[in-house]
Amino acid sequence: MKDLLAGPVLPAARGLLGCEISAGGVTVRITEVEAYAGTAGDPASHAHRGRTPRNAIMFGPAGFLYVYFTYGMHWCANVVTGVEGEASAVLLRAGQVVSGLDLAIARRRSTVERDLARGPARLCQALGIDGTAYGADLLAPDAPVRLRLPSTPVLESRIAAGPRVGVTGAHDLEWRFWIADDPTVSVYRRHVPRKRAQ
DNA sequence: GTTGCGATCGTA
DNA sequence: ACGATCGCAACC
Repeated sequence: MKDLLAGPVLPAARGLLGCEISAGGVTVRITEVEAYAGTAGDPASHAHRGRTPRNAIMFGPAGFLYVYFTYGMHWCANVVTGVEGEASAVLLRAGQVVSGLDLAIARRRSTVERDLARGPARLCQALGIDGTAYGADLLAPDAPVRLRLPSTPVLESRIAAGPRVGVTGAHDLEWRFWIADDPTVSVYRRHVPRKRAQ
């Protein structure tokens, strides 16, 4: 797991599919991710413009949790990857709740099992992840958020790829990965600008 | 100090 | 298609 995360971000993103993340008494099997290449010419990355207090954890070693607050109400979770200073990360976009179903339902409005962690903010809500989980060591056995390899790995032939969701540019990069035909993969929404161009 | 807007979601 | 809602970071 450590070797996977410390390597290049695209294989790390693919390898995170099928992994299980546990927090707040809930475990989610990851079914959809997106790769972000830190400072290395990826304008969509939060680390693209350099180190700030918010993204500081991204510049450290792999295997730590980067969580950020967005749209005034949502938290999203990333796994830091690569070597120190690279600041690459993988956004956890969706998953399937495999244990702690009651807790996940209690935290979410929806009782539709498929939708409990279907989307990056929903996934965090189901797991109870917020700013207090920032910087958690995902590989430490006593950490508040834990990550472990799948019991049955996802076959490469079952992995689909496409453009990342919600980013304004870099639509030529197919850095979103998901498990083909999995019902918990988030529904694609076209990104609409807040104000229309005149 | 001020401002524009975002790796989203639920509802219409 | 739109509003909620606020912290971050860019700019003055």
